[in-house]
Amino acid sequence: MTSIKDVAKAAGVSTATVSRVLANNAPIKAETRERVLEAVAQLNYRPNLIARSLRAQKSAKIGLVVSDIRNPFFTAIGRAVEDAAYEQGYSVLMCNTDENPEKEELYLNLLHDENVAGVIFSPTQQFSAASHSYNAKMPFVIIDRAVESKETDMVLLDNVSAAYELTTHLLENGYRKLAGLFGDASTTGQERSRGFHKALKDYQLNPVAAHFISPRIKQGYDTTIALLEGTNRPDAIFTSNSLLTAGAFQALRDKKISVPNEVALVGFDETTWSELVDPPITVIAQPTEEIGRTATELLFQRIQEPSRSPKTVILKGTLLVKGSSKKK
Amino acid sequence: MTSIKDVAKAAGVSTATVSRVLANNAPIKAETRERVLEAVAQLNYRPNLIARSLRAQKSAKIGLVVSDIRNPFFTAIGRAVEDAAYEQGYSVLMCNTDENPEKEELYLNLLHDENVAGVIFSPTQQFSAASHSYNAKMPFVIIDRAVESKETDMVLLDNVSAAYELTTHLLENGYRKLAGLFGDASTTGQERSRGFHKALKDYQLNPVAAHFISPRIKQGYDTTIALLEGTNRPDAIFTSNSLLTAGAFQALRDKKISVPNEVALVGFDETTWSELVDPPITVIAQPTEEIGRTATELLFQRIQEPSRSPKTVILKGTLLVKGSSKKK
DNA sequence: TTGTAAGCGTTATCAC
DNA sequence: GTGATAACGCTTACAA
Repeated sequence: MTSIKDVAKAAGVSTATVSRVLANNAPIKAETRERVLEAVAQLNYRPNLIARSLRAQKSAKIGLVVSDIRNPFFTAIGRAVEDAAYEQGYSVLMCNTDENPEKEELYLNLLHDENVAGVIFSPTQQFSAASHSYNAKMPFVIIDRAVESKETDMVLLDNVSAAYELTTHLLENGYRKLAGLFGDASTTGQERSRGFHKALKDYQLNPVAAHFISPRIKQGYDTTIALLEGTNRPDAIFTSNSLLTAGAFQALRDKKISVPNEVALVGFDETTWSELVDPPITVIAQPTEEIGRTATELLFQRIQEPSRSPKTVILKGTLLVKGSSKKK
Repeated sequence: MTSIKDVAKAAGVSTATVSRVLANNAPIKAETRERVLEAVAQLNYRPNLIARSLRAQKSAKIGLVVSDIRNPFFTAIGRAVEDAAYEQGYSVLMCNTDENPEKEELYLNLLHDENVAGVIFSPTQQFSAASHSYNAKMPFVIIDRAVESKETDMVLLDNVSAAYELTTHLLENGYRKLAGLFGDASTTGQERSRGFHKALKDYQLNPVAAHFISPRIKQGYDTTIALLEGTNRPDAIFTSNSLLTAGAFQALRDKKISVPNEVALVGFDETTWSELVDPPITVIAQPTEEIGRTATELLFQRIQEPSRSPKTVILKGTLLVKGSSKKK
């Protein structure tokens, strides 16, 4: 391990001078600078970031804490965050909580202990509920899921109106017997359910069903099967995230239900497959790239100016109308 | 920031004693231990991992370097790696190279400078070609893409025989005019093309076409369109990764080609959508969980015993026969 | 313009 | 059993 000392020795200067040359933040005689740079090149010296972090009391890393990177929404967010971080010379620690508050706490502690510069964080329900004061420990930007505290930067989707728009689209296209499947692991599901109900109310209708379930393909499948086998079969199914959509789609296919003729299907998040299946699925596309990028930029802002007042950015989804919700 | 000094002061002992209590690696009087632990709890002390890393000359982090975490294969690998690392108390730095050798080098340097304990690494073609000696700098496990050097641990798929099996499956089902789309960014595409050609040779056939293209949905789409519009239309399309499969599928749909009646389609990697589309796609499923886990375990082995002789683990894919390659 | 030296928070060595 | 202290590699007052 070649250190700054070796360079100093080789260049015949002090470590301070080497440091200054590298940081380029102090007047240095041209000739000295040259000698130092030569030694650096010669020895193939690379600064030790750990030492630098210890000294500076913070590292050029940010944490990304989400339930599961395999959820296509978070995959896209993760990539966008990494891109934005990379541009600023930061790197990203990936943390999956599996909606498990203990894992979440463990990771937040770890990130704190690693002196990360900040965290981009989609909290579990339990975290959201408890009014944590993690803010004090390190900069945070919350994404996707609202928390009570107004002291935190957040980047959220306008879930209520997105769900309202999506539901209204179904109603306008003549569907009347709507069932909703909502994820029970986050505020997102609740908000989307609010928009769903609001739209139905405007039409003076009640939902055929509205279930809060674990946001997984299997639960989406099972619940949809039950709906289809029940006495009051819906003519349209609203799902609040892409895993539930996948499960519902699978159930409709297995039950040989024609979509949308017998039952329509709509959901959230544009995925590789939502376009590819037959019929393609009508969804609210979230601006994942923008969410990830905005969150990262907000985080850098806060790192720079820890006391600036918290900002909440609310982005709009885009309704992509496809075959799965064709006019009746 | 409460440090070990504060704890020492509060407990009326030296920092050394606090350290020993926490490490639990030296005899300590029960009463002292208690006092220390009390102070730790009182002050809510958490060891600074940066300082620990500096002192120990390595950190409990591993790097994950892949082309793009959004590729479903790497998404799954990433999650598996994170799980295995988490179990050992390690965390994962996510690095996307976009098949860009400069980004790759930048990241490898960064990881080195961060003193990571090791790297799980799917190299670009350029890296594989150059016989790098990164091994010296930090432990490596190569995944997915073979490199020349036999001095590195690797976890690979038996690509040639997987492709051979997949192609033979087409031939056995009566398809004769086969076209192959292979990713040009990695050894994987080359190996899979070898298996493809080998199987055809066994049947004394030549492929209708065999293209090495950028492994992206768009290129898969464009190339397939060209194939379908060409004079010698294939009756089956072989794709070497899931992005190409998606592109090809889209093209077949847009061209209103009936699958598999007019043209069959097969590929690699089980994805959410490969099951969901109509017809579902016949694929070689890679054991992503096992690849990620094995790679991580190999890495930990090497971290523990840097001199043990390199190991290459070759895993088998599983042919999942679905509707897209039904018997003619 | 440059050097000296303190200090970031740990842990390991040595002494008692 | 416990305490001083040096060292990990870096940056930054403070001096010169």
